[in-house]
Amino acid sequence: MKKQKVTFADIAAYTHFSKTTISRYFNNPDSLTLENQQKIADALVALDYKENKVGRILASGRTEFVGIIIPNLYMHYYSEMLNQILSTYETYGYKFLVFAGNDMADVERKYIRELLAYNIEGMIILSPTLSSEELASYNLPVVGIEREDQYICSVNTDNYMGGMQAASLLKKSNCDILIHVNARMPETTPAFGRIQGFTDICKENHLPYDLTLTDLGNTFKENHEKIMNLVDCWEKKYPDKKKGIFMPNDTHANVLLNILIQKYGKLPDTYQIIGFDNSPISEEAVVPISTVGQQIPVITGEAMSLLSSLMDERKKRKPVPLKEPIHRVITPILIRRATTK
Amino acid sequence: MKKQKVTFADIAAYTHFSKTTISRYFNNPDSLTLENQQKIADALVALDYKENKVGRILASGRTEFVGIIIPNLYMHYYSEMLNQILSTYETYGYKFLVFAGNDMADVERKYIRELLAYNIEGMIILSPTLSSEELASYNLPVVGIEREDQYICSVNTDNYMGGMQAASLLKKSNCDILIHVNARMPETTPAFGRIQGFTDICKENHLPYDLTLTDLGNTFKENHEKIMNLVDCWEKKYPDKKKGIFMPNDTHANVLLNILIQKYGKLPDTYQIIGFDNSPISEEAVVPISTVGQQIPVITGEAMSLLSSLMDERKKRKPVPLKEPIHRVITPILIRRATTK
DNA sequence: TTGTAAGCGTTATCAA
DNA sequence: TTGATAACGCTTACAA
Repeated sequence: MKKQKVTFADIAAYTHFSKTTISRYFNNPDSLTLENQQKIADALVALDYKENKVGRILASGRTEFVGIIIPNLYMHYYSEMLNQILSTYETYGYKFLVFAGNDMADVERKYIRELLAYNIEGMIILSPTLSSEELASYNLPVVGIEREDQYICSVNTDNYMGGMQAASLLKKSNCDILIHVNARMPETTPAFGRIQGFTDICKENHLPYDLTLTDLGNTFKENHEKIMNLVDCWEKKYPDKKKGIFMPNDTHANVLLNILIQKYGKLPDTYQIIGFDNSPISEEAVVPISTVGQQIPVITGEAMSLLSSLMDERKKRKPVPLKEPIHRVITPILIRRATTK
Repeated sequence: MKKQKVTFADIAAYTHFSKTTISRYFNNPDSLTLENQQKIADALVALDYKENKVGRILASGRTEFVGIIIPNLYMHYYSEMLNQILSTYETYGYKFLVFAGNDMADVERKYIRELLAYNIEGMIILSPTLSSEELASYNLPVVGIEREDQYICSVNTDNYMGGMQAASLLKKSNCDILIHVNARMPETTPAFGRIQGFTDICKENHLPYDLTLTDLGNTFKENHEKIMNLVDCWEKKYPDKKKGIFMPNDTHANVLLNILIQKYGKLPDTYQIIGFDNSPISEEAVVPISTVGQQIPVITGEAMSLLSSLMDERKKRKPVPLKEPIHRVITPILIRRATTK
């Protein structure tokens, strides 16, 4: 059984048209008579033609490839992002070449080189590793998601708003002290806005607050241990006070919740917890966790729509480069569950 | 600023070699003198050459692309699989074109057509949607993971062993009744082996057992409701008995655990729970869940090694097609945590 | 060890 | 509305 591939040349020979006409059938069918369109359509079936995009890419330069660099798929947040990005295929038709960088700058550079070798038309970067300045230097449409974005276009959650939402909710539940745990990060990171939104609400309302900026580690074990220490610390510092705790994400909020339940047999009334992301764990926890929900499908939809317009612009004969990167901001949605109020 | 691309022709002109020699520099450098290698190396730097793989693909037919079809990334099991598959890039160099089929056969067929148009060299299929017979008909190296695999190569967890491990553990914890919950599935599905392994151990040891084959739904809400009903049912059927429950995966095991804790304030001594997969939730639950752990990195490593050898065979001048599909089986690892014994 | 020339399967440019 | 011909960037006989 031969797997000889059917090409435009074969179709041309079969139909007595030229290769050009066959190409036109695919790219600009209206320029053929209906009759001839039909003839070619029949030939395609008769010969069992399968399209080959490689020739097309070579000739036209258009790959319909978009490169994705994510930090990892271990965190549910990123896998849901990827899931939603992949699903935009139905709308935009771009195929995705996916790499997980695992926070190694040189590895990510290598991946980008590889992506460029395949003439990708654009990139979506979720990884924070490479600076936006470096990313911009590749001269390719790039959209960043929830990462530093000074020199590139981006789509981010409105972190400032998220911080305000969290603080406001904890305020309503009459906490004596509002605590926000987060990693120490540069001010250019979108998540930094969370800290600001949180503290601004506290200050405005003259609420006592405590900013715990510390690294919680990369494994469950580390998380558990560090958060255990934080609990000890808070209980010494704020005995008998009602503590409202805004955790940096739902995974960590869940660890905190479990520590408290293991310690007290239930979530004590003196603790209120709110997470960030609205990832599945927040719903699946023993006590469903209140959270500031990121609208991931909206974020990825905006990212692709933005990237798509950048890529379209670039295909024009005289592309007009952006003067300023475009930044889109998506409002988070507060989700109240059982760990608050 | 021109973005004229540097090609082999430019390098050839610059170095006064032919394009062929430049090509050889990349593909068979030993056939050049060291001196000439150096000359070309210098030229690459001087001209800032960036490789273009599209031309190479067209000329050689080798794309280094592998297509992946997963059901979704919503389930942690699949995202971890994808994560591990992506990481094999470092070993094998294949790039992955990823599609999420979401259980729609026609959509998956469309994706496969698209993949074939890019001349992918092989496919890894995690989705159960299309029959292995249909997949085999594409005449392309295919490896299935944990799915029906009569006509294709595959890598699966030893589900029979997993079922035995679970039943044995529950036996050791002196349960009065062993219960296994799972979906109703065809016998050709690898997971069917779990049911057999479980029941075989029960029969051998004359342990009373209860097979609950039922669909638990696709959302957390549905899961929760259905498992709640199961609990009611078991408590009526087996009051005062020590129940050992083997759930179909860790997510469902966690739902069961939380229902029991919400009901009794803790996991009662009359319940033992064991999950399947060893996904993060099993570790992160309030009471860490015992589970039959799938060795995902081993599975994906075997899958790529198998696929890679199939693809290599196919590139040979006279490929020898397999007479029988190869099936590799990976032993699961029992992980004992706090929900048993 | 190096070069010539003919592809690979499309699309783009002109011309008819 | 259609066709001839030249790209696109690289690989691969075959020749030297």
